[in-house]
Amino acid sequence: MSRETEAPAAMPTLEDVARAAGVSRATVSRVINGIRNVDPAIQDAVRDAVAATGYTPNRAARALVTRRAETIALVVSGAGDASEAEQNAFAAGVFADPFFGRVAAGVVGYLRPRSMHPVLMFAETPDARDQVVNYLRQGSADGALIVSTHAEDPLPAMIAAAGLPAVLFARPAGLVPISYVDLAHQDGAKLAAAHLLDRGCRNLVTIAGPRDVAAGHERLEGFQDAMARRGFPYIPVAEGSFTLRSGEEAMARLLAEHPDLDGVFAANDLMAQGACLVLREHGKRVPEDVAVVGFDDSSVARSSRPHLTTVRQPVEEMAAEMARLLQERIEQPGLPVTSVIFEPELVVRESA
Amino acid sequence: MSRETEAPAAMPTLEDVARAAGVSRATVSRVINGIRNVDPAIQDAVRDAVAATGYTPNRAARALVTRRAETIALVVSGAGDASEAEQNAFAAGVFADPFFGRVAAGVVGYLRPRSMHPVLMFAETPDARDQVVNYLRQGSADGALIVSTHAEDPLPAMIAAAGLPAVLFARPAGLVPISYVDLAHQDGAKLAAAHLLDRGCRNLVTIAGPRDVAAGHERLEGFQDAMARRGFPYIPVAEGSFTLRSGEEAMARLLAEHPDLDGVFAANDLMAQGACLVLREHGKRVPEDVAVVGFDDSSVARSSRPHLTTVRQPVEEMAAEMARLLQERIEQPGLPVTSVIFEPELVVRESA
DNA sequence: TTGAAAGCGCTAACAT
DNA sequence: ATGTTAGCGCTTTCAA
Repeated sequence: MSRETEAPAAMPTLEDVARAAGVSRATVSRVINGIRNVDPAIQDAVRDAVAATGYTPNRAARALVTRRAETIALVVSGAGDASEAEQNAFAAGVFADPFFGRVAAGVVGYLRPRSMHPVLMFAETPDARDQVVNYLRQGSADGALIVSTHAEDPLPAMIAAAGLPAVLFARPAGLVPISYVDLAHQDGAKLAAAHLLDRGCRNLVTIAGPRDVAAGHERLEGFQDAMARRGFPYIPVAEGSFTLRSGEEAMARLLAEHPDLDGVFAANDLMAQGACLVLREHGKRVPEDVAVVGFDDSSVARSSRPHLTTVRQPVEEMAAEMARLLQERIEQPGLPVTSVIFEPELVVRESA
Repeated sequence: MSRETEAPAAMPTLEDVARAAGVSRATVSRVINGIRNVDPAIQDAVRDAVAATGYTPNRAARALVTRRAETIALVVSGAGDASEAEQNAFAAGVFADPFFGRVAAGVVGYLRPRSMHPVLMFAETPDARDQVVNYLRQGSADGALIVSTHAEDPLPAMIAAAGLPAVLFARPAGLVPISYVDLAHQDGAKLAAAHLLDRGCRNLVTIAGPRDVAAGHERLEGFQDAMARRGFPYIPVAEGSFTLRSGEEAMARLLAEHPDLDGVFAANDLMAQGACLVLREHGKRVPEDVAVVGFDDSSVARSSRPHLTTVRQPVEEMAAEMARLLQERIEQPGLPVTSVIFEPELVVRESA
């Protein structure tokens, strides 16, 4: 009738290890947390005891006293006020773009060696946003890595106002005092312009991203500016929404109005892929008749035919840097808001 | 010189609420946890006090005493022994298939209304697998939702051996006593076969998934079986790996050997899309010259041209069901291992 | 119906 | 260098 036998797996505690090693809880704690000033012989004894008992620290107990959850939130945030069904579509749609998978990979790549793992949250509605803020406020996570899909996203401002540690992917709209990593989008667009011009294109058009997304806006501006400097003051532009479909539609419009075009700069790879598809349908060869340059160097750049010449955005490294900055700010709350801008790189493949 | 003023945001505790409401901690706790036998007037007083103080329960403290983390792990698991760089590629690659995004969306869709959020973990190496087991053992998460990419994945067996609550997406290889949700893949393949045959195709071929993945295997078997029953004992098959590229290559091979083929069943949409691309390159019209049926009804089915006729796998619902089963098993540890099989559905669009 | 009190497992002063 | 002790914020008997 003993209760002990009923317990499925009573995890050993510090106390158990201490008893096994013949020392106090405090000493065991010191060894486990790597604090020096512990006799080497005792350290060994403790380590043996840990191994013998199969001890693993209880995260809740530790979090309670240290006031650190040792957890961070990875939140994908929209600007909407969606219904529940729409939220699911949002979540599924987010991953349809290879971009988010790269962010997740970069974040996990940084966190895992440190034995940390991100909590995945979607914040596409006011309720969901409140949930995120609360989650952080109550200390369930020590900070947030935020990827916004829209410029009007109110979450960054909410987080900043609450004084919670966070780092964004891409500069926030407005003057939100919050750290972020970003890419020098304009420089990337300039790389594309130079490449297209250098290979002899003279009738260029561009498929831009949504005007209200900073990345889309800046890539367009950078491209127009670079072209203007080389003597091309006007570039036909069609706006897409970073999806394959929108790239196809934009390309079709451009082709109808400018049948003699010989080069396309698309603001991301997915739209560039769409452009290639439509170009082929209209009997244009890529790159012989029309050269196409994408942006991002995402997985579709290599799965698309022909392989896309594109501007590389090192998303994984940028995401890892976000995690690093956040951790730094969690550990040293006094640290000022900062930003890290990455430089793009031209990757020449077959499409241009 | 008071310490209090230095604290950035001392969160209110139960004690604070109790004081504000003029009752004891225990009573506040009862109200918050919805336990009856509390005077309605006091309930109101407590609720007011909660609102006034802005109280939020501290998850670590609660977890410590209830022995529940109120957290579950969402783990994407491979079978490999990859280097760190390969792990990152694995993580990014996993998301390249729209499948995983749908799983995440389904899981979050179920969890979020319950104020829970999944911890994202990748387990592609022995170390990473140990990390997952440890994470669960130490109670950082109450259970795991596991999506394996390979049949030889040792993680399910490890989890089962440790007696930890878990639910898999897809039946595990071998005889691992662990719950799972799955699709009746064979039935889905039969739907595809019947549709292709009914529309008049007589020279069918199939692009199969990897032989060592149950889903790939079963879809092929189901297709072959259905064809045999209709008098077609031999169906040319080319094996792919569920990627767009592999679909293209398989289609090219099939086309070379069977130039007169008039119908293709691909084991997933990505490969079906690849098939369409290659077919078009070879001057075949889809569906006029060659009909193509995919599998999954993922986002590419609608982004691909022509829109894919496909067999729908309700991934989001299946993922939500995984979460439900897991929660049920966490709350009632005695529950037996179970399985839930979903029925596929034919979605007719343009490609067949 | 409510309150008092005993921990959950751990860290961090403080003592020694 | 090590041990003692006092909580962290919460839930949950046990009394009243």
